[in-house]
Amino acid sequence: MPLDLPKAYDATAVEPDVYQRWETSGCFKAGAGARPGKPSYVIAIPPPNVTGVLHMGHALNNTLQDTLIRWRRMQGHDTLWQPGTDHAGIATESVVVKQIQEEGKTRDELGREAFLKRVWAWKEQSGGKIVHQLRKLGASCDWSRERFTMDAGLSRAVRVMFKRLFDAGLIYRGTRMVNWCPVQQTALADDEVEHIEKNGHLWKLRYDLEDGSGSIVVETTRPETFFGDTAVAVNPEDERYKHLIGKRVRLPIIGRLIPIVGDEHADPTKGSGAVKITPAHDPNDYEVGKRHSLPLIQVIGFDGTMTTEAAHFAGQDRFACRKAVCAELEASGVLLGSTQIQHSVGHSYRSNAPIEAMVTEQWFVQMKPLAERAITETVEGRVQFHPERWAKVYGQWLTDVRDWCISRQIWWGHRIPAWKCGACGKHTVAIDDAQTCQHCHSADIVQDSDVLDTWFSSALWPYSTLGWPEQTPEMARYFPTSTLVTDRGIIFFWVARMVMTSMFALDQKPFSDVYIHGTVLDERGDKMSKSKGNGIDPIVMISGGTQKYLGKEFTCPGYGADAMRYTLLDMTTEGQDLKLSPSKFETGRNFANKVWNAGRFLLMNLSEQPLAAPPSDEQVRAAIIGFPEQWLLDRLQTATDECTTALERFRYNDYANGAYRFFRDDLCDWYVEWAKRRFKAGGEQAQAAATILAYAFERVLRLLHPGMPFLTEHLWQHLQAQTGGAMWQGFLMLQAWPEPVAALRVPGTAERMARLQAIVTAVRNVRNLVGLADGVAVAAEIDGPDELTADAEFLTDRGNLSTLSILAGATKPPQSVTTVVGALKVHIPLSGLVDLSKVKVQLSKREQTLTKAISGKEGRLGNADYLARAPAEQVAETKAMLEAERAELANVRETLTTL
RNA sequence: GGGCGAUUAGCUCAGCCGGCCAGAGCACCCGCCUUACACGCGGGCUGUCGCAGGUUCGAAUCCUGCAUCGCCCACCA
Repeated sequence: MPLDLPKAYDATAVEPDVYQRWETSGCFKAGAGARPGKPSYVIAIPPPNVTGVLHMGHALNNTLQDTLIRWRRMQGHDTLWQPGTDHAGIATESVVVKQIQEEGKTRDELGREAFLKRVWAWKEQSGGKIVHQLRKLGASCDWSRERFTMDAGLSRAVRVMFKRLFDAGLIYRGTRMVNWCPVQQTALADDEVEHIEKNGHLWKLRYDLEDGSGSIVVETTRPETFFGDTAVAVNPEDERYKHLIGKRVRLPIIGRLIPIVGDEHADPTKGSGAVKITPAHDPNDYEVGKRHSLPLIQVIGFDGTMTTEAAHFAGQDRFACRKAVCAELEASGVLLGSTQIQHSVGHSYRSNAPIEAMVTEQWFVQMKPLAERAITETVEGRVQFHPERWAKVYGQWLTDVRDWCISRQIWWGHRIPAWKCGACGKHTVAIDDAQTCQHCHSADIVQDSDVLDTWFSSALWPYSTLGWPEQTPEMARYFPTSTLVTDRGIIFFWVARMVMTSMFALDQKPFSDVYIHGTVLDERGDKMSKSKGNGIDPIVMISGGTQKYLGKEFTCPGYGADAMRYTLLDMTTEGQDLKLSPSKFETGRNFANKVWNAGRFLLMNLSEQPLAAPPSDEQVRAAIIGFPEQWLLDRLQTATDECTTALERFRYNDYANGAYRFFRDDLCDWYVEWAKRRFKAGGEQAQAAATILAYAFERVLRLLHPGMPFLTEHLWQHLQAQTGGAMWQGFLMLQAWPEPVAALRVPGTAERMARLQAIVTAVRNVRNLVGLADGVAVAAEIDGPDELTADAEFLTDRGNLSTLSILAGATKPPQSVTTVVGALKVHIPLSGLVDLSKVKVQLSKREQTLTKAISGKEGRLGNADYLARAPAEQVAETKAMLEAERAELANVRETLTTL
């Protein structure tokens, strides 16, 4: 072997170096490789948690983005893939809180300033990790423009947006019932609450009437809240209870008297029909309370323990209290028993703790006006979802959306730019820190201690990263962005809110297309997650290593990013979930190795058959010295079209597959095998084969590049070194995406090839039919026109299939089977090769199936409806097939008589 | 309670704006270390296209109903 290249592709030895050269050469910079006249193409990365680590979901998400960006960059668009990270308020804060707790301290002991210092330190320490992992993936982001949601610029954008919304009357402060997480002690937005079906009890409690005339039974899932009951509601139409309205009952243990009120909320068909009303701890009850002016009594504190309202249970955890209260109420005969039920309980999507409904004062965004415009953009097609069905989900959510609670009682995040005046009590909202109250000019003002929901800053991401609110050149050039690639899990959190804020503040959509990809699942079909231990570490798959997966350890030698990317692309079909296992990535690894070796084969031959320069379209056309060459180049045009169309439609698997089919089946299996003959023949033939191969291989490297960037770049550099010349310069990643070359198309080529392949199939069928052992060659003869001779040569040496002799007007040799391919007859002499008596049996079977097939077709053609309604083409096809089968049957019969 | 998705070869999935005898990869079987690749080559086996109806000359593909699994939404005391 003239070239000292390893037989097996070692991605781990190649990828880091290739990436380094791209990055230092400025290949990732916005606009790199852009050609005049092409519009911009922009993707804003879904910013990962700054302190997070790359998981398979990120790998998928970013592979899809990188594939699009690389493809568009090659097409000559002015591309920008805007990278960055998110401060992830609650998630990051709780990690640091845990760290501090392990040191035996609390957040509050540390104080706000010192705590924030700690978080920043943690961010600095771990913040680079995920960004470096993205590099391992091959992500071609413009790292020079990396942003963080708490950068100065982005923080200013947050303040500007807050002020604009406030000034427009769309941000307000209000006392409302919100979702409260007792673990993190903060309010949460509605969509930050996950409802989980839990087994629970429905307890029956007996409340005695004040006048001793009896009692009323209420049912509840939360008996511990009875301390906060301020009424019992019954339906005003309910005959059972109508007469009790206005009377009072006495609460157990504490003896407080509460009224029985009539309210529509009480459903006579549910439970006992009477319901306890706890306005401070239930959203429904809160509404009932408002209607009847009932007092709010908070019995569960913000930390999840009972307040002093709960008598001697004060200080107990809410769940411990439930048990204790039940025990005590049962002993005193108030608790009349319980039934098992299933009900959904809200949990914090961050801390997983059961949330409490709490009445607090918070900041809200009024959503209706914002939502309406966001819906319009989608309905009118300016923002398009792929797959389309997500537009419905998105629209539905926006239609029913409730106001967004944006204040969080944590420290890590954008502090709310509102100052409360100690003198007049009003708020001053300002972009730059306020010094005096704008209402009464008092200097006695204090900034709100809360921070904003993380999603508030994420909502500005596509434009805050480009410099908004300044009118920067980047804003002019790269906004609106083009495609957003994300997970269905954050359509509400993120996608919808980006559209809303963008329409509000810029009067423009933030992106044109939203591609929603599937969720990464393990091999059993469960969502991958740290806690379940079923995640596959992308870095282990890329660089190698050992990890635990589904309770077992597995070791990966390091398949490389290309291998992983290819597998992910191959599995990405129209937003379907991806069921992965470590072995799945062998698909990509094997294909990468195939590409590598085909490259080696070409380089080896080029060293013996050097090309003066990379072949141009014209030169490769001149090198078409036979049908195989004509076919390969024609096929290349089709493959080019297929890849382009697939990417335009976000059909990643079609793209991966289209490139794969051409590469493996057509280029390697057919043409490379054929080229070996050309190289052996030497001279002009060898030169032509080298030209064709070098050209086709180079084109397909371009087609593969968006999916497998490292390997293709590496091979391209080798190819370039070997062929030099003016055409192949610089980096593959900045070369032009192939366009179909009309001059290399020859109409009818595919059909001609299909006919040849049909001969192969026909011969194989006969071989199987007669039970010919593998490895036994037959010399089939084709009875057809002269011009087939050259074509059929192409079939020769396709493995140990057969040797084909092409004889125009050949007569049937004795003891041979004849098979019919279109207008051709293929004679396969079997004399001495097989037991002819067995062949007879097989042929009789074949005779039967043919007879059956023929009668079926005759039936169809005898059907007047079919002839009248089916397209003429279809009918003609059926007729042709019928004729072919008849001819074959005749041959089979003839053969039978000769055997 | 509502919505969405899935159900095709042993496994993972394509195909589904109706008609090219239902496809790929993996697994399996047979034959090959053929001088690019055994992470390979050549060949082969495997499917009542979830069930029941309907529309149509013709349905995996359209319609209706059902079943199973999964996801999302929803203030089910």
